[in-house]
Amino acid sequence: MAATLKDVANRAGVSTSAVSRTFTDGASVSDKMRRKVEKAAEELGYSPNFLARSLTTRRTKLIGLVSNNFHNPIFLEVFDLFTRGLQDRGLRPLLVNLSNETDPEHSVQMLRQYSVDGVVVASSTLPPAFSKAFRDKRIPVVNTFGRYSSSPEVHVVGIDNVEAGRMAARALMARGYRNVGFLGGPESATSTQDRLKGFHEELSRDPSVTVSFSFADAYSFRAGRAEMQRLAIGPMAEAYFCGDDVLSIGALSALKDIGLMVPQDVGLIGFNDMEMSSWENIALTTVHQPIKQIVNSSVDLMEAMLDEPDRYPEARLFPCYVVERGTLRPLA
Amino acid sequence: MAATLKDVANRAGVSTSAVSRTFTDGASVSDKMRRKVEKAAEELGYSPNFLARSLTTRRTKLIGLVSNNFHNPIFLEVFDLFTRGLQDRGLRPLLVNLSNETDPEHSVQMLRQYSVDGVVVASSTLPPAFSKAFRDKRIPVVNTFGRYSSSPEVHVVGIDNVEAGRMAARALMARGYRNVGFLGGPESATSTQDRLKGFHEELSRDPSVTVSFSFADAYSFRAGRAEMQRLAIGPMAEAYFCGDDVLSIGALSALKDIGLMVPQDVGLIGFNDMEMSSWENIALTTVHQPIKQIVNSSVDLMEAMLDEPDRYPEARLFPCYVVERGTLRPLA
DNA sequence: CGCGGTTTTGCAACCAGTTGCAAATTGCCT
DNA sequence: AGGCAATTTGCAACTGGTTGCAAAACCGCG
Repeated sequence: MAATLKDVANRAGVSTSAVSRTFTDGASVSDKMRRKVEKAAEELGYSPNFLARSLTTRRTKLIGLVSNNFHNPIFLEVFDLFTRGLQDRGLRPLLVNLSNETDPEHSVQMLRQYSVDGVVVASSTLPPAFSKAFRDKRIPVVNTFGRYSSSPEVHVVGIDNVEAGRMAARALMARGYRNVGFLGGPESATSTQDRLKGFHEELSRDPSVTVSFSFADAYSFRAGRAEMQRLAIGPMAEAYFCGDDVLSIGALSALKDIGLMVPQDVGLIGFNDMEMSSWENIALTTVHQPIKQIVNSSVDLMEAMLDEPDRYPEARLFPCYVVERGTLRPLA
Repeated sequence: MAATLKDVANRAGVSTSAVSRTFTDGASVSDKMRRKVEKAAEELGYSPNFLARSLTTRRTKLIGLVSNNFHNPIFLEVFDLFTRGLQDRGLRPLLVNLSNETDPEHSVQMLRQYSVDGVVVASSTLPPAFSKAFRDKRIPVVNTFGRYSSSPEVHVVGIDNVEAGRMAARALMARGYRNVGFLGGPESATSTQDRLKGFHEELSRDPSVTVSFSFADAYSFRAGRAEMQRLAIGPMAEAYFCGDDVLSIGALSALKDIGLMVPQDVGLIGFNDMEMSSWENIALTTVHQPIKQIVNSSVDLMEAMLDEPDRYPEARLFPCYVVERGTLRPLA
């Protein structure tokens, strides 16, 4: 249907190589030839077939964008940033939704069949085995929001969740809270484990502080609300560090229903600083995660890996910071 | 690097056609041959290259998923449903973010270079020219959330926005509101225009009702809040029909700040029924748009078009309904 | 065992491009 | 105009598959 290289060559009365060369930058073509070919191509509405080209160049410019997180609003921003970042560099995101997949092999095989140039695994909950499975097949991979480890086998871009946990702990202590709670996401998520670790470590340094722990089933409003309702039955802490902002908002709504005032009766600090947290009717004090920097850096790294597939793996970590809004009592 | 058809053929001591046939279903291969080939393929970890295959079969199973809406939370659900629906049918979404593109030609060309089998345009704000541009190049296209027209040139799946506007009008009148306002999204969006049309039409039938109109700059919290703050300066309506739920939540927060009670002082009805609207601390009365049905139907339609590219264009419209929560006074 | 019909197999051309190499053309200088 | 080097061009082989067609293998039957 669409015009091919051969059609253009015929119409211009030149060889196919000549046409191919005018569409490959850096190739040697005379101005006269280029004009002739471009004219013919224009007339036929020709543009080269990327997939056929990829057969010989071994570059598809396709990047697998795999995630299992299609429910947390921050991921809409993540997808926005990824797609734009990739597009700006001439790369094309092939989106893979892993919502109920547990075995990496299936996606690895599929993405190999499409000869993707690289893969971005964007998730804080997928086990490291996923990223490794791609690396094992020698597909460049960056694990965005993945767990930082001192001997990373794959590139990781994100934050230091342990440090972020410490930061939340310091924020609570600085405001004079002495009896605090951790209301985490699913216990199996590495991000939860790490934040808990840092939070706990930092608090342990002050013997006058007591801590309690609980976990919601998911990073969701419903789970946060349910868990806070459950907590409200027993004795409560003075302030809670929640697994993420959506969870916090759920907890917030439970507290409101119970009739407890925030921050007067109970304090709350969230995580992520998603857009919604800044809405005036929510005004959540939270730990800001620099999504934009993380995603852009991931894209940069991916691009670099395309030229240098055996690049030594690195971890790129970005600092978080507390953004003060209305759910924690003011600094002493 | 990876094993090819030829490698497998050599190892199994058979022709390449034999190998190709064992990986094409419906092809004629003896059991003995199949076993031999499968063994060799297994040993080499071979799986066929989809892109090379597509050259002759003219099927890539790639579907362009193009949208310009990466800010409204309902689109996260939309992407989730689309990616799963497509994956379940063995199709692969190539995501295109059109956020600041105005010219369809660029995306058309790009998607043609990747030989996509079809394109889904998922947007209520992109002009119809976008979908048409694909159809003109004979690429199967379905416009999800597009504008319904009595003589559609491309397949449209979504709702009847005019009727939805009428529905909102009836909901307000049934609750005894006589002085109502329309707080729409950007005036250029076809969805806004259509809802306004229906809303206005229905209200005009009752001469005792007065209406006022205003438009926010975007479908966003900030825009909704700003517009409601502006409205609050002058005389206000008894109830407002907002362009969408995010806008409504912005308006809600403005009203709260001003000290007006909802629904006692002012009523509000939103649009979409996104998940957040059901959260107890928001509890927005809104018009439910059946996203799931719309997306699934779009995927079905896309699949059908792959076998029948010249299918006669149709519009698939799904009914909306009002979901009663806490931002409108109860029915009389 | 030979016959005819059916199934299975391999050959070779093709899909839409790229690229190494040698031949052809061009440009420059004398 | 002739010689030489640099640039441009085309040939042909290649990328990883599929497929029409004819030849080969297989099957049941007399």
